[in-house]
Amino acid sequence: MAVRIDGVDRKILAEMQRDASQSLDDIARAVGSSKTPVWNRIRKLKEAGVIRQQTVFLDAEALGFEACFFVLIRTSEHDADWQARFLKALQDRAEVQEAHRLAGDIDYILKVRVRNARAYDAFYQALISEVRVHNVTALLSMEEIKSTTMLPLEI
Amino acid sequence: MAVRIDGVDRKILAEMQRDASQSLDDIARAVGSSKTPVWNRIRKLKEAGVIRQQTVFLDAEALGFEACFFVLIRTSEHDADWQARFLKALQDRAEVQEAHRLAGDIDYILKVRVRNARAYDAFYQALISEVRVHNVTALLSMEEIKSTTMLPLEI
DNA sequence: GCTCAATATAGGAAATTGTTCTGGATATCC
DNA sequence: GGATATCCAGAACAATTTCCTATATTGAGC
Repeated sequence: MAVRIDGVDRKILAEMQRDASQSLDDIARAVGSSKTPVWNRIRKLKEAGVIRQQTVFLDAEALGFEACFFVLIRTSEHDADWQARFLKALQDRAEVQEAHRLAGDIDYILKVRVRNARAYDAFYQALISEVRVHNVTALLSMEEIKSTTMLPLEI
Repeated sequence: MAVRIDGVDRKILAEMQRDASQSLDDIARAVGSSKTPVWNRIRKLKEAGVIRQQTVFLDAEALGFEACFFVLIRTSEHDADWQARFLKALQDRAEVQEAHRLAGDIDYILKVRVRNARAYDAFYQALISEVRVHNVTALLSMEEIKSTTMLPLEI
């Protein structure tokens, strides 16, 4: 389960982050090895869950998702039942791309990707009717300056 | 450049979002087509930039990135020069996974992924020494409840 | 420092997959 | 309603993945 990750693994992961459509031979060349060890390492990294998903990163606007909100949530309810229902509500809604429980004044932050402001309002109304929250602030993104999931795996 | 995206394209994109390591045959079967048209559509979607990147989604904690901050930034400087320098500073820093320019009271929000609080402080000090900002609030994530880049391409 | 065991490696064979081509079907425009 | 363009299924070929085998490397115990 717990794998030891060395420099070669990090190089492989860096290459795959950069472009996961490369062939094994290309990755092997990039990391200075041959395809068999690279293939075995990738398999182990997948098994261990270090590689969680292989996916494509799409242009949200080209697909009609033109609005993005960051939602700051304060709640006065902190019992386990409320938390479980809130968690489930977030996980069930595909608009919610990120959800974090925070330390401090604000309890949760969400990133919500929707087609337009109307769709955000529908999401908001549905959410607050499902779970009670004390205070909600929505920050509307005007421009996505940067967006990546890449980790800086500098060797 | 501007492609028309139909239901089949959306099905293909949905499959690729779910698992980009599938073979063309698998995707073709899933969308009810054969691999030639699927291959041509994928090529066009890549050319048009709808598919921006094929990548792997890694377990940040397993790789030692144990801290995640959302940073709310207010500034009193809004001229083009300042903005260009700020933009460049964000794009140059690999810790910054997301950066959005906002409407309203708060001007920018960042998502910053670092190894620990000390690394965040180093980032913060470097940033404010490079560009002048009026007010910075950091929200520390305690728990990543949800994290995905998938768009809800319901057909 | 040597031996043995464990592990990692390169190279190659077989199976699978990606890419291109061809002919035929469907839709569109005049 | 016919010409034009577009799209699709299937086959052929090229490339890649997957697995196997033999060799090299590393580390622990003596």
